Amino acid sequence: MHAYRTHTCGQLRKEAVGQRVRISGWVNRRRDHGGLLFIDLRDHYGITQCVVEPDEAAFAQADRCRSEWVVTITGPVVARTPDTVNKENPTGEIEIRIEEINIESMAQELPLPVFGDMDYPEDTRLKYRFLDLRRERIHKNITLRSKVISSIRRRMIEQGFTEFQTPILTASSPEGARDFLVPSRMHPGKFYALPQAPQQFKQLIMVAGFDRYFQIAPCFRDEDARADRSPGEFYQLDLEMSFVTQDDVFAAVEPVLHGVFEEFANGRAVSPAPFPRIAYDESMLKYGVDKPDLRNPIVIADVSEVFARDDVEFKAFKNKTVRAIPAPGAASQPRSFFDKLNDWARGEMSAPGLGYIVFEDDGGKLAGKGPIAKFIPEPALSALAQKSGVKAGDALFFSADAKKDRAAALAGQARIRLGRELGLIREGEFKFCWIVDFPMYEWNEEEKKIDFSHNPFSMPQFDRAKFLALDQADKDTILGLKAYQYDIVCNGLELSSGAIRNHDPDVMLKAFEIAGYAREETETKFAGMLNAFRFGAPPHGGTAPGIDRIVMLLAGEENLREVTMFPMNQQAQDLMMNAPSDVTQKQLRELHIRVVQPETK
RNA sequence: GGGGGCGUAGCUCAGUUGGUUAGAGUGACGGCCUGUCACGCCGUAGGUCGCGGGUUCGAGCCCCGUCGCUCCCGCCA
Repeated sequence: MHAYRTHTCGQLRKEAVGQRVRISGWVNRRRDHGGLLFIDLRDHYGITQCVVEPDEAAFAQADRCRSEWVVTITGPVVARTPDTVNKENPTGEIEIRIEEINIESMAQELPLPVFGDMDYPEDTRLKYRFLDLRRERIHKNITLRSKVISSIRRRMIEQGFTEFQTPILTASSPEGARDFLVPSRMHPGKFYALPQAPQQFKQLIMVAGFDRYFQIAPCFRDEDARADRSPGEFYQLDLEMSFVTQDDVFAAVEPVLHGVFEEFANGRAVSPAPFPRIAYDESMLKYGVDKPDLRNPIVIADVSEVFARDDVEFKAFKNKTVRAIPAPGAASQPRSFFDKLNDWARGEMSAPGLGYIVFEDDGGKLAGKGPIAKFIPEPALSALAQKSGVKAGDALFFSADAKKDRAAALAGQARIRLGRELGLIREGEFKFCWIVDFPMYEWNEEEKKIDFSHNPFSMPQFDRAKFLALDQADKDTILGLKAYQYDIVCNGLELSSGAIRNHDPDVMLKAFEIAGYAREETETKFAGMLNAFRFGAPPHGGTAPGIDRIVMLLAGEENLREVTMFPMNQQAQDLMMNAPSDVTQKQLRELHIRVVQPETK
């Protein structure tokens, strides 16, 4: 018989009754009935109940066992009587009579119980991650993650993609996120950077003539964390294709994402492919964000011109962009509901407020109620109702600002809030869409200059000759430029960002010049890529869905830590391994590094 | 860098208007119990109320500061 096990803890069924078996695992739970002792033994595969009575040889040893001790149990499989079968457990029709029990390892009193599914403090969970990972829910999530990655890999390979690895130690690049730097020992004062994404490498792979590349790629960005953004490192399904249009990329990615979501949806509905495409400008108008949650039925409308009418006397909204956010059925909400939203807008969103009108039925006609209703005569009220699609029983909130972007943003946040508070979000659905036609550039108000809006490597949607001829005087044209740049969004989460790339060195130099990079500077900083583009670069494009976010959605979790095996905390510390940590003077000397601590107050 | 929330037993939490000796559940330990599967019953131990200062006759509670965790804003091509 094997030293540790003949079966796993999730394996034995009625058919095994009569066999003498051996299983090993952790003591999940111990139930001492005095005359009879139960031990539920747990491993990766399941839980098996084991039982021993006081007059049996193994009793004394079994009686010593405590939660999370690791033991090996040997004995015959016996059938349980019908009234003692546990239908909740796949092994619940049998149990093992303990003939021998061997203690492999003991456990101290636990800082965090494995059994049960209560919430525990984040720092305790992270410090004792190995215990946390034994718990059913997160153990399942991590296993799901592995299955999702296998499925993605299989689907990509089936579609003719080839997996390549790219360097982890590379060069720091301007633009984008803050880099993690790695000092060079052999080149004093110089640094490697960890890749924010294999962006340039995958484009070089295309130039090298490999087509349809993919990689489950680690990405490193030294930026602050969010619930849906891991500190430091995360994984992307990075992919790139040659000789493709935007439509070709969509056609390649949709079946993979749709397929993997269907596979693990467990009854939840998944948007059929092709996913709807929403232009960036349309998304900012209708949803107030560039990552709309389409499970939320609320659609924002622009009503600026209604408030501009001469018969509307509400001065606060004159000469402003005004967006209307319908709140279906909100007319029956108490006054506090409206006050709370207004407080939120004034506080958290630092807006002047969130006006509203409640629509009621007045003998077959719509009547407006609420603080600002008296400023709006009937014809204007009808125009509002018509533009926003509200009816009697609904409320209409208003977001107004002299700056269009701010009005849109507040409206977007209000839409999300209203959707949640009114219970309008349809759970159990995965609603995908593409956001397309992102602006190429945006105005940087602080530095009074033009910045790249998203990916500097995107191809502008503009005639090549005209693009090369652009200059400072064409600011409006430049800020109106769209790029072949697209995001995949699911349930309000940005799952991926991609683009048809700019493979033309002249257009690239011009694109960077517009964003304030002198030609020599671009030549130096992107030498590898520019140089490559001068030796025959194929038109190419791709995208990079976030693996962690995909798994988070499929696992139904709200935080990436629930689907990451060994995550860092929000301050980018690994509480289990104690990273980051001090290093020795010797190490620093070898790296030609001297530490200058920040001044303390 | 900024804002919100939280911090009381190993763990999850309660703790009234500032008032005597800070409680419960769970876990640990001991005892009882032959069919449980969140077993049940009895008992014991377990506390720098995050830390420091202040107000007060008196602070877990109020004030100031500080630290930790978390969520959000900034940031994230």
